[in-house]
Amino acid sequence: MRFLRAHAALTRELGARLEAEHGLTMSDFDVLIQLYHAPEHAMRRIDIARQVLLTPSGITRLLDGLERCGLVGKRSCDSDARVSYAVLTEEGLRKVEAARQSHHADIDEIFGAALEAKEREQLGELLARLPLAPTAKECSE
Amino acid sequence: MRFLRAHAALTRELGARLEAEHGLTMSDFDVLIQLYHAPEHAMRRIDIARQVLLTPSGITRLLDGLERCGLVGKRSCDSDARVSYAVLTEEGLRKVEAARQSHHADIDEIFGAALEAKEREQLGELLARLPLAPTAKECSE
DNA sequence: CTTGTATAGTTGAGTACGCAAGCAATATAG
DNA sequence: CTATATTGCTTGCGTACTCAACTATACAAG
Repeated sequence: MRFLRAHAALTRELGARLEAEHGLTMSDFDVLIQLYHAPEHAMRRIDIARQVLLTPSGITRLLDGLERCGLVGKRSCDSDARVSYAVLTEEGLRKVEAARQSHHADIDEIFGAALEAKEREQLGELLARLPLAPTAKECSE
Repeated sequence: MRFLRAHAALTRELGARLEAEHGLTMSDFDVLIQLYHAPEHAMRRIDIARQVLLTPSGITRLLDGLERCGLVGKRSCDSDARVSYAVLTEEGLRKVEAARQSHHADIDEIFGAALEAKEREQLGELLARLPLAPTAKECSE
């Protein structure tokens, strides 16, 4: 219960700030961050989907939007004509870096006010142990 | 990050089970539980909204559905003609009790497998301290 | 009483997804 | 080499929301 409430309130607050300051939804930002950390800032669409826990169809539509904004581009794959990569554009890169700054500040503001550093770490550790993240790649955002 | 991932996976899993076993979404269940714990199993619609972190319009539509299923009914207020109460029906009461059982079992299965009792308590305590729950009424679900 | 302001609730339009179905391209088997 | 799965991706449709605008009631001040 607390989990659900905390999540709903937290995503609402952080999402609203991201939206206001950068015109991005949390999902948009999430995808951009994945690309930011990927080699050459490129990823297969399906890998993005798995990473951010959306379905492939969700990713298609989400990337449509980011492409229209000029933040990401497409690149096809030589060895497998089925796959297409999403790549961060120059503009997308700048956008990510700006949004990352302010998003981190927002998070610090909320979590920092409530929890000591040690407690934040504890929280992270407990959440990581839930048997739910299929590809729980490390990510320090 | 871990928080977002854990939430997405958790709600997906629990939501799917609730849907399969009882035909309820998480939000439906959430509302029913609030009513279940309320005096006379009745609440003002706006109080439900605040409690489950949905907007009033979301509550209107959600309750529409539950009313069509015969799980809740309406009751008007004598002292204030603006408010209307949502009340659990007999059938709704039975439904809640059944769903509660199996939902708790699902939660125990997931959390119990991952965390010791003491850790679960710790997690709950940390989440409760986030400054995000406007009306963080006690609720032990 | 009247006039403003706040509150409870609904409704219309729009959005962000998921699911199921489909299309290509690839991999595997016979 | 054909036939059958499997994989990556997209599309149509449905759903669960939100936001902004609206109605109706309540309350407070002049």
